[in-house]
Amino acid sequence: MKAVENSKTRGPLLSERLTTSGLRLTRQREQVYRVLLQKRDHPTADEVFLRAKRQMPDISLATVYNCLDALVQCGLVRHVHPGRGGSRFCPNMREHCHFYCEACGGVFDIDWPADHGGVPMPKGFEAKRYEIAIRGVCPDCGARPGHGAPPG
Amino acid sequence: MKAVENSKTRGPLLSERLTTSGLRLTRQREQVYRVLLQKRDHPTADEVFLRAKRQMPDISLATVYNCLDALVQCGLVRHVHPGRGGSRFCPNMREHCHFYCEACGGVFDIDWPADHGGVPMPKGFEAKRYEIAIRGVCPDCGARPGHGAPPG
DNA sequence: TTTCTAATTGGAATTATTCTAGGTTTTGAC
DNA sequence: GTCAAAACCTAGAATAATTCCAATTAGAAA
Ligand SMILES: [Mn+2]
Ligand SMILES: [Mn+2]
Ligand SMILES: [Zn+2]
Ligand SMILES: [Zn+2]
Repeated sequence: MKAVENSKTRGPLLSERLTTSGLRLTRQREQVYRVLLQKRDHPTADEVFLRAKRQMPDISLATVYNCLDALVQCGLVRHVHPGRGGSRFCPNMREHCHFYCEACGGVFDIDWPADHGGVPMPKGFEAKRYEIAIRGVCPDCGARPGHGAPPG
Repeated sequence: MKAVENSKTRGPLLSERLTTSGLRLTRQREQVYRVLLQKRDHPTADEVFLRAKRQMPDISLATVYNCLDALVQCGLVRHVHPGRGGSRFCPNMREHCHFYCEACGGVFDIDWPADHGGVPMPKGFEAKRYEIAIRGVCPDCGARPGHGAPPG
C-alpha cells in the first residue's frame, strides 16, 4: 500500500517545497511538520520537541531546531516572535496576525483583512513584510476574570 | 547652582513619573534614561550598559536591567522585541512602529498614521495594544546593495 | 550500488535574562 | 537628628533559549 499524502495532517507540499529549496525530505522533517499541523497552538521549539518525541523517541532537540529552520526556509512554517519566552512556530501561511493573551499566555491567529493598506514608508525604506502583534485578553480569560493561568 | 531639568537630554518627567509609580529617583535610573535619550538607536540592554558605564563605571548590568524595567513600568520607555537577538529599548513614547533592516540590523521608528483603524477582533478578544514590526531594507542599505553589515 | 553531501545527534558553548544574598541608600516616623 | 523599614544596587550564580561542533547516518544522484 503506497503512502498517500494526507493534506489534513501533512499538508500537500512538504516534499516538493523542500526539494525546490534544495533541501532533502527526511523522517524528522516530516514528523516536525506533522506535529505542527496536528495542534495549531503555536508551540515553542521545546514543545515541538516533546510532541515529536512521542512517535520518534530518538529525535534530538538540535534536530527540531534544524527542522523548524528548514520548514521556515521553504515557506511552510512561520517563525513567530512573542517578546517574552522562546519563539513559536505556526504552520498557517495565510496572512494573519497574532493575538497574545496576557492572562493565559495563549497565542491565537487573527485574520488580517486584505484591505489593510499597509503603513506608508518614508523615502528609501523597502518593506518586505509586516508582523502585527496584538496583546490583550482572550475570550476564555475575559469570561472568567482572575482565573487565567499566568503566562509562562 | 541648582540642577535644572533639561528636556533635551533628560526628558521632563523622570522624577515625577517614577514617584507616581511608587519608584524612587536614583542616579542609576537617571543615567540609564539619559543614555536612552542621547542616542535613539534602540540599544540592547547590554549596549545601554556599555554606554552608561562610560560616565558611571560602577553601574552593574543587573542594575541596567532593573532600571530599564523601572522606566518601562513608569511609562517612559518601551520594551521592543525584535525576534532575533536581545530585546531593545526605545524612549519614544509616541505611537509608532519599528522597521528592522535585514541587511544592517538597524531599528528605525516609523510613524504610524492615527487613522490606522485597527484590526477587527473576533467576538470575545479584547485588544489592549498593537505592535507592528516591519522587516525590509533601510535607505542606506538599499543604496549600496551587498554592503550592509550583516545583523548581529 | 556507489558516492557525495546534507542531515542528525549529544553534548558543549554561547547569549540573554533573571535570581540571590548581602551591603547601601532613601524615606518617614519619632 | 536617630532609627528602622523598604527600596535599591551589586557581583556572581543560575536559568532559559538557542547555536555550535565533531562524529555518524542516511538521502538521492549518477
Ligand atoms: Mn499563527
Ligand atoms: Mn522606537
Ligand atoms: Zn487567555
Ligand atoms: Zn540597513
